[in-house]
Amino acid sequence: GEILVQTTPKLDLGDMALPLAFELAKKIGRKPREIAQELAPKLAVVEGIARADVAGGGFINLFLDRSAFTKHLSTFVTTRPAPGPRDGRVIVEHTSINPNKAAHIGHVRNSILGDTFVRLLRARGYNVLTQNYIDDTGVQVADVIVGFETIENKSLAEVRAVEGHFDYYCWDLYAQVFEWYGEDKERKALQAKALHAIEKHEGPTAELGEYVAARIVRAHIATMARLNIGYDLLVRESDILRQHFWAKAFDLLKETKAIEFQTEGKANGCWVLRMDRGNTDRSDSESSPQTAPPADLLGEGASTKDATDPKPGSPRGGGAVAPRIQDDENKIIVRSNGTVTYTGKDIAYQLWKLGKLGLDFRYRRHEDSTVARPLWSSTSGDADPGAPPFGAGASLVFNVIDVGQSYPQRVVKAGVAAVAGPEAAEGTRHLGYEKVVLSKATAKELGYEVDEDGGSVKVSGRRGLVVKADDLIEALKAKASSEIATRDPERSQADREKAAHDIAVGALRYFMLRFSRNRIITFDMEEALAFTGETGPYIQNSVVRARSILAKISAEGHDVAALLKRAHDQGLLSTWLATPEGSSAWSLFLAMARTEEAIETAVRTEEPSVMTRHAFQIAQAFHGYYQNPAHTVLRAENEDLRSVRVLVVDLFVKHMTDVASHLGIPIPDRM
RNA sequence: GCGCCCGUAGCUCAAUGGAUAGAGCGUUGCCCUCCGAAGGCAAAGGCUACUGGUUCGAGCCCAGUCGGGCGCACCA
Repeated sequence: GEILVQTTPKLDLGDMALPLAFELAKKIGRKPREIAQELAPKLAVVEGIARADVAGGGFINLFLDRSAFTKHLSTFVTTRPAPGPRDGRVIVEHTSINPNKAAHIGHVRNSILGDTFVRLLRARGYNVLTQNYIDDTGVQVADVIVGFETIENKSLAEVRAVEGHFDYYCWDLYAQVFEWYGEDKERKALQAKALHAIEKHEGPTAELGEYVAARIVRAHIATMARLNIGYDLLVRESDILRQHFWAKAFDLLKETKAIEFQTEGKANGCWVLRMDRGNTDRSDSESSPQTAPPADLLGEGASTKDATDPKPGSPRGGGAVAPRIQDDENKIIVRSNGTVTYTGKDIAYQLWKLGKLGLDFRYRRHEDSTVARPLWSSTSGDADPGAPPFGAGASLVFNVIDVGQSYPQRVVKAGVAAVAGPEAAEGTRHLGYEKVVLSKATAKELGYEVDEDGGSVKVSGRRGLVVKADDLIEALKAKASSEIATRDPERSQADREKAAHDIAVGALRYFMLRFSRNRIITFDMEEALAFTGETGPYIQNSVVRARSILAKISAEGHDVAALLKRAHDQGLLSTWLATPEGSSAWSLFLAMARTEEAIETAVRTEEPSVMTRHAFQIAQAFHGYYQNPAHTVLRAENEDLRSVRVLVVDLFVKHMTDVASHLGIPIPDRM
């Protein structure tokens, strides 16, 4: 089988730890410590291992041969062996904000999470297609249309003439519509009417709806572009309707008997999907390693755990764990009036993503000056030539949606299982995440009334208790800008703006990623604006300072390239690593060497926060090393030392820049 | 009622079933005639909510209890 390798609690115990004696002890029936003592000497002769100690109750701790280790430096630091391109394709859908109002912090968490996961997948060699789903025919859009048409009495031309932050404008209007509905129950009928018109795709109301949705989508894309978030394809709900995806899915569901027509009971006259053990596992994928994608789908057999053994025959705990059998539950897919539910449409859409529907969209270029990469959109009009094969289907589909949607996601998975089999269902992944709530202090600051009992305040778009994404970015930029101003008053305005933007993005992305997905984030303005400690700016600053060291010695007349060459040619690093100074940098090298593993873990466990912690560790190790005045590059005692130190700094800059890019964190030129 | 998630330092969070439970913030001391102090060093701070169990070993697994949050619609 495979051998489990762990890290030691402290570096002076060793570079790696093997707990295998414990495993063997179970099988042979001898004391772990004895086994370890026998094995250790044998391991010590393996190439690349300098020493093998026995510690604790039976750990074998390995010390790496540091000079041998440096032979591989150039490969792991600069041209990290990116795993070759993989077969098949992965779809990640994120953002998917209702196109009726501005994006808020909850959406920002979604998009940053999704975008970072895409980056990590790509770093692992996956061919990833990023999608943003646009529900342009939902009630939320209808509500805003009611606002424009009835409350404000605006024509399409007048709405077009609305200037400025259109998504903010609709934000207020949307809230207003809700109050307006409340005043008179009859008014709610207008919502249904508008919705119907939008779905019909006819008349001025539909036209207005299309305009509003499109304009707000542009606003969302611009907001996300500020955070280095982009997409390959926008999929519009209206196109799903017009391409009759549902009709096709309905046939498939009936053919496979996945859904049944009810002739009695509560769901009389409806088509329902049976939710029982046969077509879904009950455990939610969020936190259950059991349902993680199999190794061949994700992370090439990286599960170091050699197998599953809950020890056959030995009763676990208070008794054998029986699979939970729930009463069968039925989920209505088609209502008694013949209309399809949202979940039904979602099944159709998911089947398309997996290439199992047998239908495809038409595609057009989505022209947008704020985005760098080519962006496409589904369309029911004329297709543009040159579209990538979006409809080819993916073997793995990650849907980034909040955990509140776990149940509907489970239903979709069940539908997929019934129509396309267990493999397709297994490839349907819900990348769930918890919500973002406001801390009491921040809620008060924003002028909300706060219940003194609770610790936080729920963020709800509908109730308006939120921070808008653009406002948040602006607040971060302003803070960063003033920080720069106090540190460096001479800086030009343009320079400051640029750096402030990068710092704001780094701070926000790091903040949203550092928590595990199933952790509710209590958003506190003070905390999010922090630039010290475990933050994005800490990471950025480490690189900026490292680069400024290189710039400085260059300015002092030293030739950096020549110094690097000298260090390489004379193999100075390996002898240096044995010196006390080298030892103090050893943790930095070890940390950098673990980057590939960190990315693999982040992908396999579907947990990007692994990567922020990893980045922090590297930065911390570098700070710890270079902070020591005795390690100065500029005033190095001799050229050999100087060239080694330059090499260390240079390796760190390259490596950390790479790591930061996987997190979407930009490194400013100066801070 | 059923299901899921959370409970770890004053606060915010980590910890593939492994060693003395770690970080950041905050607090208290130090360190810029030293390549950028958005930094570094150090100290104080813990019955991992509680009770049992499984295991050589439990913050983690199992059963239960108590708190907190969220889902369970012919809404989207």
